[in-house]
Amino acid sequence: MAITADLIRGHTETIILAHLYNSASYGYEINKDIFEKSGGHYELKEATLYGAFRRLEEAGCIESYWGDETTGARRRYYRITPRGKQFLHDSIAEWEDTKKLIDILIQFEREKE
Amino acid sequence: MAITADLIRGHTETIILAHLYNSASYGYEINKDIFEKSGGHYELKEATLYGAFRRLEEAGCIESYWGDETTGARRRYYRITPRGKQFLHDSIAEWEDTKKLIDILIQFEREKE
DNA sequence: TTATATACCTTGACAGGCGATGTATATTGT
DNA sequence: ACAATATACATCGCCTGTCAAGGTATATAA
Repeated sequence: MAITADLIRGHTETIILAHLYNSASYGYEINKDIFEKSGGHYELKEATLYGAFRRLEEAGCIESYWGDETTGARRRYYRITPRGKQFLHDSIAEWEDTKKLIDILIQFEREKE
Repeated sequence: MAITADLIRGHTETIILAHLYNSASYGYEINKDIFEKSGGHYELKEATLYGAFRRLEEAGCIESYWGDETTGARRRYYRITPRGKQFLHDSIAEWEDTKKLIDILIQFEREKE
C-alpha cells in the first residue's frame, strides 16, 4: 500500500528550501524542477506544495512576492530567508541521522540457507 | 518543528516486521528492542505500536496468539507470515529507492565563498 | 474555438502518529 | 502492609501532512 510518496512525507519543506537555496522561484517551476531532478519518478501534488509554502512563510523560512510578468499567468515568487537556510541545514543533518537510524532498525537476521 | 519521529512515519510497519523476521515476539519486548537497537534514540509510542499491529494483522502480514505465561502479565505474541516477509522485502527495496531520491532532491548548490 | 500549457489556490476527507487514559499482574523497596 | 515501579495490554480523540477534486485566469497552438 505504502508508495514512495508516503515515505517522502515530512521532507517536502526540505526539498522546497533546497530548490530555493540559490535562486528564488515559483510554485509551478519548482514542481517541474523536482519532477525532472527525480527522473520523472516524483512530483509534488499542488495542494501539498502550496500547503508547504504557507507553512514555510508562516515560519519565516521563505518570503513571497509577485513577479512583474507583463504577459502570461502571474507568478508568485518565493525566496529563502536566513532562517530558512538554517532550517535547511538542520533538516539535512536530521535526515542523515534518520537515515542511519532507519537502516539500523530495519536490519533483520536472514535465515541460513 | 519536525522531529525525528516525524521522519520515521511510514516505517513503523517495516521496523516491526524486521523485528519479527526470525522469531515471534510481543509488543512490549519489540519496543524495548527498538529502543536498545537505536541506542536509546528512538522508541515507538504504544498507540503507534498497537495501531501498526492491527493494520499488519488485517493485511495478513502477521498472526497473533496469546502466550502461555503462568505468571506475570499476559503477552500477545506476533509471528510474521509469508506475506509479511514479502512485504518486508518490498518495503526495504522501496526504502533504498526513496533514500536515493531524497538525497537527490535535497541537494543544493552551495554558495561560493 | 477548442484544447493545451502555464500558473495560482482552496476545500474536505483520510491515515498515521501521539498524548492521555485505563486495565491488570508481579516485584521491589521501605 | 503499602507504595512505587516494571511489565503488558489496549483504546479514544486530536493533530498534521497529504491528496483528490474542484475552481480561476491568461496565452498559445491546432
